[in-house]
Amino acid sequence: MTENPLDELRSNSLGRLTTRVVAAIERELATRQVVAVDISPAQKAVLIQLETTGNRITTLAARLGISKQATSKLVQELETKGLVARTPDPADGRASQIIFTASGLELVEGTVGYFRELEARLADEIGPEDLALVKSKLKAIARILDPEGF
Amino acid sequence: MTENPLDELRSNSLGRLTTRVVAAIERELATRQVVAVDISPAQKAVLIQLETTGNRITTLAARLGISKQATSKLVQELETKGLVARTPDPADGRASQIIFTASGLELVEGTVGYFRELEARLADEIGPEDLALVKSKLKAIARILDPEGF
DNA sequence: CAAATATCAGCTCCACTGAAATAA
DNA sequence: CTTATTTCAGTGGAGCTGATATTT
Repeated sequence: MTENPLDELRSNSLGRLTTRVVAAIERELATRQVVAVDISPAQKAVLIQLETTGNRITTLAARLGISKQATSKLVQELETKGLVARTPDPADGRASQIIFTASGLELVEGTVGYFRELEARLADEIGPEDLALVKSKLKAIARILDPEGF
Repeated sequence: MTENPLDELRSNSLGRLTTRVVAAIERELATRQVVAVDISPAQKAVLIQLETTGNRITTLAARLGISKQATSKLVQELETKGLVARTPDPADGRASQIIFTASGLELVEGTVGYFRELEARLADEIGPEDLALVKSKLKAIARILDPEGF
């Protein structure tokens, strides 16, 4: 396919390899359609950052690196789709906690189910030890490059 | 940070770990600004797919999964920025080959340079053997999940 | 002429920002 | 007075389709 030495370097870089894996996983996940609603990339990013214990808009906005207004809008859209809900924050009358609804949780569980299945498949192909090793080293790398990440 | 068992599963999945690494790398790369032009995400995707030996619009469109018209427009924008050029395809008078200009190549080389630097840094932290192992296993995973990828 | 490729024009979403209102 | 959130209005980018060259 590629013979050029520069292309060789490019295509074997950690950056490119991880990007390809991420893209492939997203592609597969898109076909699974765990829940019968479609979700924009930006909405998905919110769902990824949202912990099952709930978060505030401000926290989500900081994690997403976008404005609170944009976050608020995305949350509103997800609320319309029935995936998340707002509840008043008991600790702060001005704030609200964003939490998953039952169907939102179902979506998360479906995604986790897919991840489990995917990893079982990969374990079959490259061996469970190697997969475990890759994951543990990737976690170390993620901690180094993205210490704030969840 | 996270105590919930479901969140624990989510945050330790291969999908999430690779996504965090990709996002972190993109963030770092964005700050480097190898060349004094700004490039949209869509334009960047074209540059990533473009091989230094040149490709046709049709090939790029297929790889990107978008229409030929959209691809043509992106190439045109990159041409305006002086990063790529069109040359007639010797094999087919109707077609044209998209190639990197000198400054486009410089950009690619700068990116590869950053990748090299990044991997040196990671090798320092987790050890060169582990890094090499992660890369080789990621490559195997990428081949399994994205056999067409370059 | 037909087929392949490339471009142009117009359009629709999406994702975001800034300013301002509301509320605690 | 500050902080959290929401609403409103507007922008720019990315991609699509349909029509129109152009080349073989």
